[in-house]
Formats: sequence, C-alpha cells, structure tokens
Amino acid sequence: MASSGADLSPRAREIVAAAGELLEEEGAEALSMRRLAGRLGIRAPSIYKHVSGKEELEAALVSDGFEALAAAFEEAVGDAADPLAELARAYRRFAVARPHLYRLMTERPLPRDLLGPGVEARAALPVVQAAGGDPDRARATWAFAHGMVILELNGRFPPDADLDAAWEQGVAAFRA
Amino acid sequence: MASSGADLSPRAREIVAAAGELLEEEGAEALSMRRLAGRLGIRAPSIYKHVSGKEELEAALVSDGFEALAAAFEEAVGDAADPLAELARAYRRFAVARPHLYRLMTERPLPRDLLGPGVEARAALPVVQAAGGDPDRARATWAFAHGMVILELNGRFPPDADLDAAWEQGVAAFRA
DNA sequence: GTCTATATCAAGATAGAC
DNA sequence: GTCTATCTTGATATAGAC
Repeated sequence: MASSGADLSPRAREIVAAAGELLEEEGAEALSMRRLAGRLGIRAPSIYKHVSGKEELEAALVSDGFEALAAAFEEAVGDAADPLAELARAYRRFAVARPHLYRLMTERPLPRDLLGPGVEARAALPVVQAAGGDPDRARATWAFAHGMVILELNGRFPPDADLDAAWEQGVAAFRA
Repeated sequence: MASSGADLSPRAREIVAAAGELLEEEGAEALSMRRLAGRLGIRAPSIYKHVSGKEELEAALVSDGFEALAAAFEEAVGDAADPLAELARAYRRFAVARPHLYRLMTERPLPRDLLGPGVEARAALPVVQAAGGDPDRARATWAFAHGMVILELNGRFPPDADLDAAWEQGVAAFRA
C-alpha cells in the first residue's frame, strides 16, 4: 500500500504545509528540498527522515488540492440555478488563487496510487452531473475550462482578449 | 529590430533545425546548449557565435511552428463541409505529431517581438472564421481544443476515457 | 568557426555522526 | 530529529586562444 496523504506523520504534515506555502509564494522551481528546508529552519537532508522524497511531497500537495477543489465545487453547486456557470466560476477562481498548485495538479499524469482514496472522483462528480451524466461531455467541458485557465495562467491570450466574454461563450456552448 | 526567424544566417538555420530534431526526439529538458552542440559535433560555446542564446533559439522554433500550423489549418479548411471539425482534427494531429514543439508554443507567453511578422495572426485566422468572426467564441473554441490536446499530452485523462467521443462533444457544442 | 578552460549556480540524494 | 560532508549531475554563459 502506498501512503495516501492522510497517513503522514505530524512532522511530515508540517513539511507538506510548508511546501504548499513555498510553492504558492515562489513557484514550482522554488520548490526544492534545499529551499524547503530553509523555510523550515533545518537542512535539506533532514527532510528525508520524514518524507521519502520529492515525489511523495508533491503527491501530498496534489491530493490536498483535489480535496480543496472538490469542496469548492460542492459549495458552488449548492442549489444554483445555473450549476455549470457556477462550476466554471469556482474552477477559475481556484486556479487563479493557487496557480502553482493548479499546475502541479494538471501538468503531469496523476500519481493515483499516492492520492487519498476517492479524491479524484469526488472532484469530478459535480462536473459529470452538470454535463447530464455524460462522461464524454463532461471531459469536453473540463477541457474547455482547463484550456481557458491554463492559457490565462501562461499569459498566452493576446493582451486585449476579453476573457470573461470567452468564458461566457464556452459555458453557453456546453450548457445548450 | 529583433531578429524574426527568417533573418538568421545559414549556419544559424542549421542549428535551429538540429534544435528542432533534438526537441522532438528527446524532449524539452534535452534541449540544452550542450546536447545541441553534441548533435552538431561541436562544443556548446561555439553555438553562441551564431545564435544569441537559448531564447532566440526557442523563438525561432516557435515561429517555424506557427508557420507549420497555419499551413496545416489552411489545407484542412480548403472547401470542407464542416470547417470546425476539420480544424479540430488538424490541430490535434499537429500537437500529437510534435508534442514538444506544441508545448513550447503554448506553455509560456509568446515572444511576439522575436516571431516572424504575422505568423500568429495567420494561424488564428481560420479559427476566427470558423467561429463566425466572433473573437470571443474563437478563443473559447481554441481553449477547448488546447485543453483536449494538452490534457492528452500530459496523460491526465483517465486511462479509459474515450477522447474521440469527447472531441465530438466539444466540436458539436461550438458548432451549434 | 571552433576550441579549452572556467565561472556560477542549483538540483536530488546518501552516509554516517551526534 | 538534525547535522556536516559529499556525490553526481546538469544548466547558461563568457574569455580568450587558435
């Protein structure tokens, strides 16, 4: 059995928490064992006594990220009149608030065996429901939202682009 | 005036060509001045006599990429009955054929002053036309396509996902 | 047009003492 | 639980000789 985010020692959880702050404040390249140790007031090799390596560290961050996203989705949907629009808003808000965590969650294959059980499915559920239960439609909707978010984070839209308007066009297309 | 891909010396163009092969065969991390020199049978410092640095090198690759994508779009559209579907197919084909170049073209802000004049607009034009001339709708459509492509390249869809079906759902949504 | 030598920096990780 | 010392690897880039 692989460790799954929840079963870390208290000291390891402190380290993961510090890693999350470092990641968001200074970006992914800054998330090195050395820098992380510096933030904790210890030396890099000491980290390995609590966490197996960088992979486990990042998997814990991703797992926590899915839980946060799922919670945001569940709150956004509530009894909304237009669930799809609310989910889109919540998704964009999550990504813009934690851009580096968002990248970590989407830019490589998920280390599914290192995540807390069910976190991926829990985050996906509201989207599938908003897509009328059709998983293909749900994936297309997710792709649109991810594309909008990541192109915005990457600074790839032209400077004069009206992103709110583009979001509306996409949400309208997938709602119809 | 910044150099714009076309105005490189012959030797510099050879270097850019080798960089393109290296990029696609071994990935973005493999595209280092050392590795590139190795492929050319010279030493890394010699490259700097022909190209100002890595930034100019990558900008030349991106500029060439836009020209190739624009050409693929123009051929795909032709007199197609369903231009949007054909553009989507061409886009995915381009990205899957040259995944590392595609990443280079989308994962950071465009170095617009280092690109050949008009290459970005030329590639965008067929998409805007297929979106009925609405730039917001065109951006939403692009975001969907980019999301599909990059999530596929990143290995982020679940193993059992039917990507062809998801593409169809998205194209249908934006065609309506 | 290419070379050697070098500067500078940073990464992940391990061994073994305390 | 943390330390020092170290290994191994790699990056971009410059100076100056040939």
